[in-house]
Amino acid sequence: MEGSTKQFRKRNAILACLQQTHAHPSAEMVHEMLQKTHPDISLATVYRNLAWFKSQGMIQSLGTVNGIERFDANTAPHVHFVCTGCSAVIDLPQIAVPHSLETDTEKYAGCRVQGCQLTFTGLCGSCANS
Amino acid sequence: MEGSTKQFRKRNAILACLQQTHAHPSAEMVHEMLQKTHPDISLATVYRNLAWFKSQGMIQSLGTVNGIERFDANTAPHVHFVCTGCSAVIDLPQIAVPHSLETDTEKYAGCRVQGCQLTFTGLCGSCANS
DNA sequence: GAAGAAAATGAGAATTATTTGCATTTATTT
DNA sequence: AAATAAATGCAAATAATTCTCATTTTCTTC
Repeated sequence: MEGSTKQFRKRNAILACLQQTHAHPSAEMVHEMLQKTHPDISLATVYRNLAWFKSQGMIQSLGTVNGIERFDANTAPHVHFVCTGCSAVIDLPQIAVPHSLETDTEKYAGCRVQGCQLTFTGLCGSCANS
Repeated sequence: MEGSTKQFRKRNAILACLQQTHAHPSAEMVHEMLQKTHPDISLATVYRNLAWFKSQGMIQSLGTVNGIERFDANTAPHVHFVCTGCSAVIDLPQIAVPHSLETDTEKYAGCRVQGCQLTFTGLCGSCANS
């Protein structure tokens, strides 16, 4: 089924694109990046496949930055920094949210935690120096 | 200017509405909640004033939940839990993000951190038991 | 390898949350 | 009270995303 032979699927190109960038792109950014190698992929297909990958847990959404949804092929929990100047998103794989915060959350909110997202905002190096 | 005498301003009603709820409402939810006491406030005014309060740092946005922006009159940094079942947002004022994570972020990303948002997702008590 | 079934795609229309223009109302200043 | 400034309602405009449907591509089965 999945690891089939004929890989003409544009789906693969979309996933590969996400995996090869650290830009945490939006659907339009993915579409843009694919123009060079796959100029015949429509924006609708990018949206469709991103939604599908997300539903399969193969990618994650970072939520919206300036009203635009951003995606990340790295599904491992990790921290992000979002620049309010240029909307860049930076990974911080070195930093981990203490597990105690999760158990405390379940305790205080009486809920079952399934995911966690820590996002710092501010100015990236470039934007801070300009 | 601000603390003027005639407080007919619907703006006040909108802020008060946000301050009196823990629902982290969207613009439409605010508009809905105000129908009872201020049925003549238009949705555009709600949007406009929420944007204005945000620009003044008087309220904060939690970002979007299911594509809809949610607001919080509590501007103090605090953790949120978002239920993926019913889209409820719960405050967790008891929980604090260790400050070391912020300094580490600045170190690794070479950036200036100005804000931080920790959001746990999962199922709230009600949704977990159904 | 061909026929039929299933999945994926493109193009553009539809949807929906949000924003905006503009005329009117309300508040503030003089 | 007149003049100025700010806020509002309404409807139209935007813009990101989703959906419809006809067509193409891939997979299955013979």
